[in-house]
Amino acid sequence: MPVARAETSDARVIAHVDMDCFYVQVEQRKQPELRGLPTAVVQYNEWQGGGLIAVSYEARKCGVKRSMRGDEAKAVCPQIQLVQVPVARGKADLNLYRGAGSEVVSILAKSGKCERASIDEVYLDLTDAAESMLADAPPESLELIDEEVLKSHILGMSREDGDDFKENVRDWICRKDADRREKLLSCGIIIVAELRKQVLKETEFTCSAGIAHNKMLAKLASGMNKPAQQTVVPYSAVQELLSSLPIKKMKQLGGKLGTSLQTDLGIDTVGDLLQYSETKLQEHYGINTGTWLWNIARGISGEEVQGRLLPKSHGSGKTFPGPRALKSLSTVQHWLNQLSEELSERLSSDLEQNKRIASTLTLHASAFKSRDSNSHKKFPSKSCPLRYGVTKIQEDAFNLFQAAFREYMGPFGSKPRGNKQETWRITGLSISASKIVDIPSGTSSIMRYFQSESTVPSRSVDGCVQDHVTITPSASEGCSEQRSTETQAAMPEEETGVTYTLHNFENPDKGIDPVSEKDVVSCPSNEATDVSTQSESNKGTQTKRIGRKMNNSKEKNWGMPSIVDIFKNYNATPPSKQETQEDSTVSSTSKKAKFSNSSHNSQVNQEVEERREKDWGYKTDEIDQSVFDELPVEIQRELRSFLRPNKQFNAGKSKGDGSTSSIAHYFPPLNR
DNA sequence: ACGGCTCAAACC
DNA sequence: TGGTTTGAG
Repeated sequence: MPVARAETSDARVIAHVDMDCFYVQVEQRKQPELRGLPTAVVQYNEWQGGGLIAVSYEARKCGVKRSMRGDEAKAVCPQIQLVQVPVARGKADLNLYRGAGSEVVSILAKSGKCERASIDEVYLDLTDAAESMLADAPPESLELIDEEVLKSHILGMSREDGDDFKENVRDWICRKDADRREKLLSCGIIIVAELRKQVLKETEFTCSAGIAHNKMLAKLASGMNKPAQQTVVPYSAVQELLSSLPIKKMKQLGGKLGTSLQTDLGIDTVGDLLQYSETKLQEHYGINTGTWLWNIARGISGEEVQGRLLPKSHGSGKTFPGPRALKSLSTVQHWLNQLSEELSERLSSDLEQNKRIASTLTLHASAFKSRDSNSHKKFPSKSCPLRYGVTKIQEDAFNLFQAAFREYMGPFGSKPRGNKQETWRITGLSISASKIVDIPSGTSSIMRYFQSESTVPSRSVDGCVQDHVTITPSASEGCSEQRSTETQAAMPEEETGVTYTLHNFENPDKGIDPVSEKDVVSCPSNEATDVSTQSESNKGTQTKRIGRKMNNSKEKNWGMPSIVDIFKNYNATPPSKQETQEDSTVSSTSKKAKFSNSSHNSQVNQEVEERREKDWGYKTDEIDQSVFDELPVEIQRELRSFLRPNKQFNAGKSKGDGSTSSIAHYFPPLNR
């Protein structure tokens, strides 16, 4: 049976490293007097002492559990120390923990292929390191085995206490008659123990780890003995480990699929799953999932450790549960501004520290309408090219929101029927930046360019939006500045003056037809943001733009991301579509608008239109001269230097690097 | 529609 | 594709 052979032939050494109650450890490092005490990290405080997101092992002994409220924890464990998650801009700020996670990753990454699985989890492929050790200094040749190694748990090994236990571990690790795979695992045990000691020494954090032949088993093992311990899964122990394991404990089966296996097929343990043939599972769950299920039941998982140390996206979001749900546009805009500030800050860090640029901005929101019948419709997500700069992100985010909002409300949303205003609520907002690409090396001035884009506040239309909104009655009143960490109350949700009804979203000029409606949806900056918070100059050009019909439904692009598009083409496939050229061309004019800080909106917009049509159908081999002309000279030089040599060899799809999918952005035309 | 906030990936 | 869904910590 070919697949079974795949399993026994999987001689990789994979480790899963899991930080112990990570947030608590981070806080305890910052506040050493908390060490050893029952401690929990709590998020927000307004309601019943906030929610616990990390609990120390001392506190767990007292019966404190995750997903308890702070008050509850105090009740069962009065001595518990509650530490609040840092708050910035009225929302949880996880940067402290992200930074701490990066510390750990940078240590672990030195020993082999490393994948940052979450803020506090890492997978390592230690196969090479283990093979080297086996060749150079096999365990059996070692006279001294580190204490940390001897504390390892080896599944399937007899459980004896005290020093006997450690002797057994030593014997197992140094066994001469072990097969090659077990010897490799032994090397893995030694390496991981060393790594964990190093992490402790350099970060003061303890962690637990699992060592096995694949990710699935390693992950399973890392959770079996916590905290500060490691567990190894020899092949010989796989069957026994899995046979009695509840199906829902498996990595991808904690949700609906796992439930379906239980209720539809009566499968409760992984052992039960063994009874089903591959084809039977495929009949129920499709070809891919079926095969996958059949495999994992046997401990087979070919999933590779991705060599990725950095996140593929950055997000910032906040929920507004129950009575806190947002009910006015101005509060929505206020929170989007906060989220945008945070996101922009993190993008700047990413740029500075990792030399990466994100190119897509996405908005998600959740909402409900109570009065209407179809109140269950989902609030759609929207995305657009990401332009660097806080105010740009704020503006784009709000425009995305409005585009989605209008879609959510439907075409009748604008005119409240029967004089009854529709009651909608926003219960969650989040924005994220994705499609992050590396800046090619040797382009430091390009980086500076983006940095300045994000730090220099653009003083044209952008500022107006924000200024105006903070003046809005509801936003300015009661906004008692950072009175405490209780920023939850910082933003009043009650409408004081203006109440926005749906007609705020309707463009007076525009007869809503399906075509232009669609254009609008994909073209947030051109959206008729005819709200009271919108600047006059914007309003004029935007309404004008709206009326314009595109001769091509795959229209795209505004503004800034042209450089990013070049990078993407550089990193990925050659630009065979004219869209790429289109992007570059259009954005060049937008840059001109930026450089001349007296950019008049409608004028620029018109110019863009002309240029766009003129350049329609450019061949993409050449970058439009105007792109360069608009850029600072040193950037022009660097652009040329890294574009030229690349031209010939970017056809091959480098599949190994997940970030190299060919990306053709289809963006709306720009608005300024 | 009280667990809040992030992330990745499969899917269509 | 982008947008949705799922699942994870």
